[in-house]
Order: sequence, then structure tokens, then C-alpha cells
Amino acid sequence: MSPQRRARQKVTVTADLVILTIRADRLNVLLVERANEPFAGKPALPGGFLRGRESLDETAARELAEETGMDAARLHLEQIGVYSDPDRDPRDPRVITCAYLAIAPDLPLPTAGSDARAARWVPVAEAERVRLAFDHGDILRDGVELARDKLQFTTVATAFCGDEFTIGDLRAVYEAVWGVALDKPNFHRKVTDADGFVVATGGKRPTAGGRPAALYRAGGATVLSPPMMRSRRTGE
Amino acid sequence: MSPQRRARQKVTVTADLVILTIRADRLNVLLVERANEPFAGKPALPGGFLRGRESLDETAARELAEETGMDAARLHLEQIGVYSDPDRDPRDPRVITCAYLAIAPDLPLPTAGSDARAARWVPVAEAERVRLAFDHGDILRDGVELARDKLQFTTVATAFCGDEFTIGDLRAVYEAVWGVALDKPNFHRKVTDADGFVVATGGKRPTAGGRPAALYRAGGATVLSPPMMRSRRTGE
DNA sequence: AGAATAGTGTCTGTAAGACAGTATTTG
DNA sequence: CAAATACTGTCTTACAGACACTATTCT
Repeated sequence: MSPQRRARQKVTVTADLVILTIRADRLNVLLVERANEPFAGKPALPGGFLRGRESLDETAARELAEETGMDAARLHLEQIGVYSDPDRDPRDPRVITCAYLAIAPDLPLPTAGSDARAARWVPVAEAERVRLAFDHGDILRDGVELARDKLQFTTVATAFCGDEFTIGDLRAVYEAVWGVALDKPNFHRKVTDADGFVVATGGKRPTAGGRPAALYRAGGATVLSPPMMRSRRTGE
Repeated sequence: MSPQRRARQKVTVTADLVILTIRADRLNVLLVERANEPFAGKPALPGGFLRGRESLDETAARELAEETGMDAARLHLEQIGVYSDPDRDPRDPRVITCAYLAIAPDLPLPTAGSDARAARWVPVAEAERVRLAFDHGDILRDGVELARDKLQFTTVATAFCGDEFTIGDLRAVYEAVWGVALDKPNFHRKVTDADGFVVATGGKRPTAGGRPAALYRAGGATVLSPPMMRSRRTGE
């Protein structure tokens, strides 16, 4: 009357990270080079094992801090999903991973210190063509797709920017993540009209020979209503 | 140079299910009574342990079949997320669960056969007030919230209906899940105009003293564009 | 002045919401 | 016929997209 006990088995769990940022107007992802087998020397998403009494959210936050030096508390970090195919690790059918999406401003990578194993930013378009370790190719695709969706309905786009940013910076985020050009005037109006998306700081940032752009900070809202539509009829 | 080996630890993994259906115009969830400690005798979400060489998706599908007799291949089944707080199981800090959302038409529960431990449908409003085992209260809330969101942007609402349904049936789904009244004429037009949401079968279903309703089947589309808006300005 | 970038005004088409009205059935 | 339910038409308002135009800086 307790078949669970027979069926119960223990597995190893990791948290892997899809850390996205915008560099030179392109969406980039942080990749590392694997130090150990399997897939030693191959590009992979950063990640690590669940430890001690951690939750997986804590594992992800810790790995994020170790890989990038970023404070996870100030970044957007959310689950993508669990990957548990028994064939995903060629050596152990019972290693599952919980993938996380992290969104970061373009910060310099502290290649020194910590666990950083040749971590580098790679344009997503490029990373998606490369063969990554394990099922990290699938995870990357899912993570990017999640980010694209989130931009539509939430205000996370601000997580790609620093504390202060211009509307143009924010538009560059949407254009990089979606890979489309947006109408500047309409974007400006939409963002500034949306409730709690951005708040003006009063400051201005000079531009290369042009009217200086007003600076903004992220507003309190997390859901974006009405959503930023990813062209319905203009056919993606 | 390999601190992973030290940190690596094994955990037990379960898949828990938030199985939703519409009964008597209300959103219901399937709850079971726990047979074993911890929380023996308490209401809980159905679920079970990852076995053999299964993926978690397969575990969820198997449990769904065992609990309800439903064929998972014909139902909507998707991940909600992972719950890994070390305090979620009072007896073992290393039991994590992957929660799944299942959407089912209102089928009779095969209380006979299989593993069915006093499984019963409970209105969600009621289930959310009851204290469930483990963190199943959180999982239920997240699952219901996910279902509400999914109704906006996808065509999953049809998964609540049988093979053939009327526009009124489909509207009842939205009204039950969102807990709001929708305008009948506008809903009808919106659904029938949306591309690939529903397709008319040509059949009709008589109603209690009224014009018979046309019957539809689910269309091929999975994303709903434009989305079914959950009242922007009419204040939720 | 001219170039460059930021931001506003205005017009048009589409879609949502309100709701009046029509269609098809039962009793 | 009345009652009931399904469905259609139409009007109003809001928003997306296009794009002409104004504003503010640098050289």
C-alpha cells in the first residue's frame, strides 16, 4: 500500500542561468566554457549545483553573483522551467536542472576572482547557432522567448537599463530583444503615458549633437497595461 | 579545483498537479486526501514521485492518468514552476516539487480503480481558504493565476470544454476562471472573428426554450491574437 | 546655419465595450 | 403569442501606427 517508497529515487539538481543583457544594441547572453566533463571545453550556460539548505532560487542568485559579481537582489531573476529528460546528461540520467532567466544592465564582467571560468558575453543570434553543452540550446531558446514575451506585458525592460536611462535607451532594449525597429515618437508617448512604467528624474543626458534626452528611472509598476504590442498585423 | 563534488547533493523530486475544470459554472480543482505522513488525512494536490527514467513531464502525465483516468495526451498540461524551499516538507528539507497545471473538461471521476485516494473536485474559492498540505496553497494560487493569464493570450480555454461546445460554453469558462461577467454579443464576435480559435461544426445544440446554439470545435491556433483582454480600465 | 537627436501633434484605421435590435427556438 | 436564448448591427471611445512637425543641442 505504499508503492511510493519503492519508486522514490534521488536525483542531482542544478540551477542554470540565461543571463541576458544589451551590448552594442544587440541582445547578448553570458556563456562559460565548461571546465569538467561531460562537455569539457564546450560553451554552456553558467550554473551550479543546489547546495545545503538552499532553495533553487537561492542557488540561482548565488551562481549569478559568482559568475557576474552582480547582486541578484537588484536584478530580475525568474524561473524558466525544469529540464528533466533522462538523456540530457550523457553520464547520469538523473541530473535535472531548473533554468532561470536573469536580466542585467550592461556591466563589465569581473573576470577576476570567484568561479568565473572564461565567462563572456555572446550575441544571442550567434549563441543560438553554436552547439551548447547538454540541452542548453533549448534552455537558451526558451529563455529568450520568455524574455520577449515578458517585454510585452511587464515592465522588465527597465531591468536591462541602469538606474537612470533615456527613453531611447529603453527603446533600444525593445528593438534588440525583438529584433524590430519601433517608431520613435509612438514609443515615447506610449512609455511615458503608461502608468508607473517610468518616472522622470529631471536630469538630462547630452547626446552627440542633438537635443539632450530626459532621464528616467523605473516606475513602481510591474505589469504593463496596456501591453506593448509585438506588431499584430505587421506580420512578425 | 572541483568544489562541485563536495557541494553536490541528491534530492527527492515529485510532480504535483493543479487540475482545473469547470463544474456548475465554477472553477474547481482536484484535491486528494493524503494517505501517508506527513500531513496524513489533510487535503493536498495530487502528485507523486519521479520514477525510473521518466522526465517530470512524464511523471505528471502518469499521475494525471492515475488520478483522473484522463489521457494526458489529450489534455493541456504545462509547468507552473519548481518549489524548493527547504522547509516545505517538515520531515525532509530535500524534497522539491515541480508543479503542473492541467486543464480538463468536466469528466466524471473514476473513483474506482488505480491510486485514487478520495479524489474530489473542490471549488477553487473554497480550496484557497482551506489549509492544504505542504506549500500546496501557494502552488494552487500560482496555478490559478497562470490559468487566468493563459486565457488572455492563448486558446487554452477550449481545453475546459469537450470536443464540441457552444460559444456560451466557452464564455462560461472565461467567466468562471476570471470571476467576471462578459458581454455576450461582444464575446461571440471576438471569438468567432479570432483566427483559428474555434471552427463551426455545423451542428446545433437545443437550449431550454431558446434559439439553439451553434456548435464549435477548437481551432488550430494556440496563441490568441489579439488577446482577450481582462478589462483594462473597467477596473478588475 | 545645418546636422542631429528628442519630443509633440495630428490623422487614420482597428478593435473594445455598450447596447439596441433581430433570429430561432419552446410552451 | 410570450419567453428565452443565440446572434448581428451600430455607435462611441481608445489605442496603434504613420508621419509631419517642433524643440534643443553641437559644430
